[in-house]
Amino acid sequence: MKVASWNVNSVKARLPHLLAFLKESEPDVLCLQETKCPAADFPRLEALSLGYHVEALGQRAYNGVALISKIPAQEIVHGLPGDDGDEQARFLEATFDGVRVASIYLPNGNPVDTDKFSYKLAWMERLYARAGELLRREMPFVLAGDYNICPTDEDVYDPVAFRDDALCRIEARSRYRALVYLGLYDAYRIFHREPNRYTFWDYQAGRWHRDEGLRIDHLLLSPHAADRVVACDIDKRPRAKDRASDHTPIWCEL
DNA sequence: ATGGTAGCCTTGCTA
Repeated sequence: MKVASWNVNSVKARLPHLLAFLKESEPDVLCLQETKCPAADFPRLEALSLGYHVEALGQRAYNGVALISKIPAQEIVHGLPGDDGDEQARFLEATFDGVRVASIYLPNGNPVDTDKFSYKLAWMERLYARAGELLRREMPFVLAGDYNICPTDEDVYDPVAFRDDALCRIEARSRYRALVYLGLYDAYRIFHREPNRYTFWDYQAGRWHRDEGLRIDHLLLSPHAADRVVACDIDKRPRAKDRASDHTPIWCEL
């Protein structure tokens, strides 16, 4: 089972690139983030024409997540449990052929001296609780998405410049580590040890052409999923296209 | 020191 994750930065703006990725890479489950449209407006007919099912959770203009899959999603959870008052569309979880998969759009958290940062940290506490809940089920799972976390300085093109950014701050990194230390595995790091491998390059200042990016999109595997993983990589091809998202897909094969 | 880009819609906000 191939599971991929991609922050598309508007599913409507990225529809041609999305359809090309589905055709060329044929993921069994594709987790999308930043779809930026209500579920009713998601271009599902285009995905259906390629044989894919669509589950979407969205809102106008911001956020939005989706699960695009060859087989239908089962036991769908809309939204991250733990705060019924949270209206932001950032979490969608379902089962596919015995594997639980979540599409995660973790809050960015900048600027750090605002409630955006405290919201990020509180959201991470809820994700920690959810991961613990899933671990107790003894079922393989993949938490896939845009975590807006650079786990270490090796995941940032300029660690000094980003030292006080919400993506690198110690409070965010320590919560990410706590999540991993529950017993999860960063799929990319099972197969790749090299520093400075990225999934995001800012649109500004020629970051893509200079290969100045961040590794913030992650596939966290449960022990049962890690037992089965045979490959993981970042697919840089979509980022090189015209009118690309600022993120590129990451995938793993179970 | 500033502005640089992209996508949404609110000609500002989020990233």
